[in-house]
Amino acid sequence: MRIKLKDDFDLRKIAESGQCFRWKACQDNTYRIIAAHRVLTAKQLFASGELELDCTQAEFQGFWRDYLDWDTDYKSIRNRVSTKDHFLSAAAEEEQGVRILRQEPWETLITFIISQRKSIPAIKTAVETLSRRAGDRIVGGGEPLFAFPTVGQLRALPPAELAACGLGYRTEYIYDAARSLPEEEKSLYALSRLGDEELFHALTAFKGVGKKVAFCTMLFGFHRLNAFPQDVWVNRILGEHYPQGFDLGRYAPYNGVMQQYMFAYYRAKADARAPQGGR
DNA sequence: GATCAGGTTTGCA
DNA sequence: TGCAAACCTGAT
Repeated sequence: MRIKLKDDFDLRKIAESGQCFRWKACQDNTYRIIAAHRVLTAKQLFASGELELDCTQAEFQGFWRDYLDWDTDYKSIRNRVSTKDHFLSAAAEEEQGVRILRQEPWETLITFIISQRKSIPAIKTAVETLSRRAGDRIVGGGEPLFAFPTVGQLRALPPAELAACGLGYRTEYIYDAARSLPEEEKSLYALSRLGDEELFHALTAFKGVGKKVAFCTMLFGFHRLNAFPQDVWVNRILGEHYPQGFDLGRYAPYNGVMQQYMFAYYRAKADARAPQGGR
């Protein structure tokens, strides 16, 4: 199917914004996306301002519309940026099209636990390995693809298997997270009812989850658009451009979106300077 | 083959 | 409260 884009939407910028690790770049502005037990191939048609998706209307309405956060108006969020803030204005302008996906909370939590002290390629490899070893095979032709494992699947995974996924010291964190949830729990949806502050505390209660991973999980897995993860990159930005501190009161409740613009913009510039290493 | 990577915990002042 | 050191292992 094809669908007309109505506001900010750029597949490449989303793919490179560091929030998702199961998007694979293909040729011609096309990405293969794995989410839940589904696969989607999406192509951006810049000439017509459309998106081409290899799913039906019903699948789009029933799943991908929500996943892609189709109904949030990012243009109006972007327009909140103060023109006096030169860095953020430039970032929002340049990174127009970034969106915050509505990813599965459990997958997001575990993925960001894995992310600590790993490069993005290494994170992707680890997530693929874990999915292959513990997740369901996604039905369909072509190469075998695997869904991210559920709570139960990770709990049931023999410790040796988990240890063989190349997760290093994070193995124990993941093991603990799966064991700490009630037997019948399939995900973390029960936490959705919590307010931001309570959710933050619930997440940091998991071993191996500190401030940064908790905020990433809130932003990308629970769609709390005000969560403002501070990693080394954001800290560099704040040091360079906001020596007096970034005013979190100003853009509430959309601090997380602003963070994404800043992050993507700064990273893109850093990559342009040092294409190989990343720094 | 050394160095580093989108962090957290632990131990010690 | 604040600051280092240690932690596994893939990627470069």
